[in-house]
Amino acid sequence: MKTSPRRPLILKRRRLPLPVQNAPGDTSEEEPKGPPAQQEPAQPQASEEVAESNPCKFPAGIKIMNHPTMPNTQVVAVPKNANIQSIITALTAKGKESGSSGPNKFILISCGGAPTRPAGPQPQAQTSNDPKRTEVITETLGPKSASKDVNLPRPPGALPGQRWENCAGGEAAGCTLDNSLTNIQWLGKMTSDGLGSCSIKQEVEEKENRHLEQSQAKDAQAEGPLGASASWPDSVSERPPYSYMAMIQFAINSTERKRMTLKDIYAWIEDHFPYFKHIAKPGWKNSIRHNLSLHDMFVRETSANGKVSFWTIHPSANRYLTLDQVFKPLDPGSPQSPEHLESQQKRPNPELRQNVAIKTELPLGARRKMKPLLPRVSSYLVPIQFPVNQSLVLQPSVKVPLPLAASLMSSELARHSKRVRIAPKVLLADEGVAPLPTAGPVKEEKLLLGEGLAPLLPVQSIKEEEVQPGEEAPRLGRPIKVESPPLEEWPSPCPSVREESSPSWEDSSRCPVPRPKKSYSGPKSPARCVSDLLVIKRRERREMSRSRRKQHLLPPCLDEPELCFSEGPGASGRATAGASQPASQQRGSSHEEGGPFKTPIKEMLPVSSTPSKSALPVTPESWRLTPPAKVGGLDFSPVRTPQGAFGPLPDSLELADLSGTPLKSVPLFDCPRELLDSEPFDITADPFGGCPPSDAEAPRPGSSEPQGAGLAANRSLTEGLVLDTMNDSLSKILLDISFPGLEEDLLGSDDVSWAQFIPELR
DNA sequence: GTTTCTGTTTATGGGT
DNA sequence: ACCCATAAACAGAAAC
Repeated sequence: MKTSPRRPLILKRRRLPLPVQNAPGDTSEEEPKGPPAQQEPAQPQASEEVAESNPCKFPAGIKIMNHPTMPNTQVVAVPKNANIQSIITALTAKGKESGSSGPNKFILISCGGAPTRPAGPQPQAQTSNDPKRTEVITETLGPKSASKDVNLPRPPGALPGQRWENCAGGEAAGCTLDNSLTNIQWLGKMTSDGLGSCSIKQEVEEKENRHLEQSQAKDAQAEGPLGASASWPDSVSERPPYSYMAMIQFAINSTERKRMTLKDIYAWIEDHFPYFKHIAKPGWKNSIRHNLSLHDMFVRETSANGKVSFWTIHPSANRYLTLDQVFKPLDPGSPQSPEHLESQQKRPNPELRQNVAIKTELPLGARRKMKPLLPRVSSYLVPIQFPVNQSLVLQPSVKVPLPLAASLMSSELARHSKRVRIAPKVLLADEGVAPLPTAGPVKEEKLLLGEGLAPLLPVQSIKEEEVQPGEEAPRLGRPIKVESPPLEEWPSPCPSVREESSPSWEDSSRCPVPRPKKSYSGPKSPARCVSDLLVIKRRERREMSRSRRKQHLLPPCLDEPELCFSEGPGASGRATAGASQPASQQRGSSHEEGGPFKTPIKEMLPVSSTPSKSALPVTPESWRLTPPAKVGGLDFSPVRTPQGAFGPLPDSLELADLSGTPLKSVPLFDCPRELLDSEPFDITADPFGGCPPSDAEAPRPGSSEPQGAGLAANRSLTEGLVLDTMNDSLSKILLDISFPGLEEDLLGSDDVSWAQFIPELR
């Protein structure tokens, strides 16, 4: 393509009849394998019966109801004092009794307090092995959920037949989802690589993980076609709630060097998301390639010798998201075993979106799970929502501190942001930190910041400004400038740079990468290093057309090292930028790719035009722009955020306080997804220096530090809010809340309304 | 020389 | 209008 002329004609694309395709995939959920409960021939009705019977066995106060929407699933309301263990045991027994026909899945809800669970070993489902599987999902409102979590995770062995899920807080919802979505099972295999990734050699971990996964898979299969089928299939059958972009990021970020070959990416995805290995059509690889080529954030680097091509994530765009992060518990030390993590992590319920972020219940830091970022939530939605959790969640939202809110909002913002993004960022000014206050935040900001919080988020605000969709007008004023310096933003995540860059990108094509061409060393990238690699990137010519592509080769990075490392993200960015230069537009200047890259590509051409365009905020790249990051971005990134970094602010405290503040409930969830997908924000947003931490090595987490304390604070703050929502303090607060209120918000979203249940239960 | 892999683009459709 | 997913055509390079 160099020239489009060549472009193949694309004949028509026929859309295969969905039905057909879907069948395999879609059905997967329901497929035979799938959801045991549902699948089971079970008769819904049977469940009812069971429910009735249950009471007898269970301690007083426990109510069991059939799940409105889920077949073979019953909702068990557990009193605070109730002994969960015993309940579980009873349920398990029941499940067995009922046999395939009966309900095999139970959702435990503890309304008031934390259920008491003996910490000890749960008998867990000992029952387990029943051919039919019983799932128990526990949800607790109370703080203790944590404990549950611990317990719940059932030992592998137990599972086959039964599935216990804990949903702590936010996730609870997810749990509910299980059926539909499936839990995370698909993740099941996932290991906590991510965690490791942060600090450790992920590669190793990956391998380990793979083994684990494999072993698990085997186990599952081994277990029995039937039984196993139930559990295993489910997991496998369901498609992960992540976009390809997100998965690619997870894969790449799972490595130390933050780079990965195409094959490795395929392998990683298959390993972590069995769906792709077993169920997805072969075309998924095409999609992966397509995404790599399409998104500017993905930069292709070639080894020095040019023989090997690695894909990296542009530092500025890289949020360093890892699978673990998505779900990862904050505290390292957490007692939870990987398994636990898995269990929790696993369920990404798209639906719950909200939940995710907040899980109040968890004990101290124990886990925060993020919600998976779902690309398409809707599609994944689950039927049920748990009021409880949600409620909890929601509430916070209500009161949530602005910052948080902002973050939350991000999702929406994101969307807006897109537009916004345009704003190129005034930032340019860059200041990295500098504040440009000026521009006012747009509406969104107002919302978020509006309140007193604003102060907190200085940086963000700034960004927002830029971002703001608000408009351009304001932006324009500045923005324009931005363009001028088009730097490569990429490289520099730094604020200052960033901004500029952004413009450049966009203009140019938005491709982050593009710049790279220039200098940007691709290198810095994540890996940092890439020292040896040549990077290739493509640029998009988007300008021209709209294509979104990127293309450019990156020059070798040799230099990079220096640049990259020099400072860290920020520095690096800049350095590069400087070096690189100016605008991508210029690309010409630089090597332009010229060089040696194999794939020279597209870029060349049009660039020039870019400039002019640049002025226009035309297309924003997704990630870049997104930045809307503004606020949200930052915050969100729960992921990356290294919590640690934030030391400064006590999350809990913050939260507490915040909790006081009202927030909007806004959809936190969305955010997450956005995060992933949109990567961008980070980058852009990064309040901190934007620079992404390059970090790989560096302290990614902490890295941000530099920016102003304020920033840090903000961030920390925000993060805290978002992530930590689960803090105890918060959770406690939440606990007090009664369901009633919840209903609407929460319920509203879902079909099922707890409201209905509750009364009944009571 | 053929096949396969990898990378780029374009097109289309669905969901928001 | 965007995003995302998917399908497909093609080209270059590597593997057979």
